[in-house]
Amino acid sequence: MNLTTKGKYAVTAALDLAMNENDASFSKIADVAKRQSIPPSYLEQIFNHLRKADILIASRGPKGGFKLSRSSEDIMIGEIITAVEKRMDATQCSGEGNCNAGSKCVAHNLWTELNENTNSFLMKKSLRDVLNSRKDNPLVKDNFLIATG
Amino acid sequence: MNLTTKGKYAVTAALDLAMNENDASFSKIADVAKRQSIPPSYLEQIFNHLRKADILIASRGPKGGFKLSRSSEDIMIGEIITAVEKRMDATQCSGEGNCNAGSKCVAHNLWTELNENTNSFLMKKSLRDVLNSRKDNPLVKDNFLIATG
DNA sequence: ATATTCTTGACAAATTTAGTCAGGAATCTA
DNA sequence: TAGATTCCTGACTAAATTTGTCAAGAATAT
Repeated sequence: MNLTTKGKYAVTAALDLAMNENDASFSKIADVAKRQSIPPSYLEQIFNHLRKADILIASRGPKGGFKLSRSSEDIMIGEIITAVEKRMDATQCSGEGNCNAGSKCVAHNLWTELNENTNSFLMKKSLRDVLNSRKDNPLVKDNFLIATG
Repeated sequence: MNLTTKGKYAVTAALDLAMNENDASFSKIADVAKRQSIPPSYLEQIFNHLRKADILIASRGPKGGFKLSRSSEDIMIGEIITAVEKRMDATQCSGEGNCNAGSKCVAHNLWTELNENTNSFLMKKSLRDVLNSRKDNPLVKDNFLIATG
């Protein structure tokens, strides 16, 4: 199981788009990258994965860019992560079943359950949910953190 | 978040010890390694981590080896994994809180929750639990898989 | 036409993983 | 006490993965 910065960038950038979803226009890679501190050419790669997974819609040329393909309520964090992460599943063995000399390893079912637990968590959580939980936080206003101290 | 083969080896090897916990003697690295298809010199490293985390007890010399420090009911999978994995926490940012130009990134709370979800799962599950779930499985008898087909 | 923006694939540096190995320390048995 | 056995420790290395960069091309708006 491996959640890398690539997966985190993907979610962060998708949240950035979700914050502007009312606005019908497209957001440029360069702008999203700058706002979220993501290397622009890396984000290019990432957004392409998300487009191919039908999570984003792209448009080229001036006034082009990206936007969510659906409402932020209907895009699950799990979708985004599986679209960009190669090795998110906990196992390598969970699927196959010949992880110890041709038969299942002792821990086989454990990794399967761990996988299910994680997927279930990530597939129930939408972009909207994440934004809402930020708004519920008294330290967040207009999507910016209020400095404490 | 990263669960590697090292963490999986650790759990598998601990389960191997748990299967012999009635037997008061120590199990040698070489034997555990052979039974579970783990490179012996790698397992050496891993068992040392587990010993330092008070999960295993070691004894040197002939008749030496390793055994669980507690009953398999009282050793949680989460303990084992955190003892050997450096980057199991989902975040790098979850703790700090300055993940985007000095303030929290948009997804900050999400990674914290994911972390809690995973830890909660792994800390509730004991070695014994895992072995029991194997016994419940009709395809498992005497800790070996019954071939199907 | 031209500037803008995405598209694609190849490439490379840095980091991490997955081990190996050698020399040493403790312990058991004869 | 000698010798065999087993763990202990740290240094080292090869392979894989991650984290990007880059350049040439395709589509689109003005």
